[in-house]
Amino acid sequence: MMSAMGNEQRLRIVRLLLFAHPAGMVAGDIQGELGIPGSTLSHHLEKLKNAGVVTVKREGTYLRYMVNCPGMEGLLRFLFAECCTGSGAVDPSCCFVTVKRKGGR
Amino acid sequence: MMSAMGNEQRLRIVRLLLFAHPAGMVAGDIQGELGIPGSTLSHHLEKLKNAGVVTVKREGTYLRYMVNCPGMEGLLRFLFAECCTGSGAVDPSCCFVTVKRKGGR
DNA sequence: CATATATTTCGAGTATTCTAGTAATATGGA
DNA sequence: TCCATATTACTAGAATACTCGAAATATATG
Repeated sequence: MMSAMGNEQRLRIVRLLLFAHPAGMVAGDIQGELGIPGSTLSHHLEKLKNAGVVTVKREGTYLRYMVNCPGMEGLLRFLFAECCTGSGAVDPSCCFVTVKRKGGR
Repeated sequence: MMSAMGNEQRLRIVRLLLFAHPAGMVAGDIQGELGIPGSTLSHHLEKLKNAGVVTVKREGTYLRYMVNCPGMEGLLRFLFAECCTGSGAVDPSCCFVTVKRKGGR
């Protein structure tokens, strides 16, 4: 999954689909939004699908792509477990802190 | 960072360094543990360093590699913000749940 | 069935990444 | 200074990834 999202174009696609959650987006709309040629987009979408980052559902002529929530949850849990729970390298509360203050109240 | 950790060998390195946190590990020990040729390992370590995943500190003849905690924290926060806070695609409590139960009590 | 639209598959060219051997550099000690 | 050890830099081949035009496929509609 990290490999799939480690490409700039594909990360843009994922962020767009997250923004469009839970409706997702039709391939053509993604193409219109990001300005990627159809065949290139199709290639990226397939990679994201194979990696479990997105899911797809046919709607007539259209194909609707959506973020694969369980998949993304799995990735978050993995990273959280490795970085916070397991090793203690990162403070578990990090994700909930929006502003860091010196002298931390 | 995702691109850097999207490679299997490099993810192995990162997990090893997380496990060895906060001491980190000397390059030669990583090599001994993972069985990667020195030049290949050095290439991967440089990539991880450039991506902000690890830091390095010289200790005499040795170079000690450590997880870059602020960097990893930044990655976690980014993903958490995109997936949970922002879009609501993933339940924010996901990371703290260890076992999922049907009928969820 | 013919046509139109949405999307993918194919194919090819270019670019990047991965791997690892060998040479070079950095450090410490005799 | 000379040597040993640790590590990186250089180099090159193989593999993989990226991009995109053109052709093929899927679906809906008249």
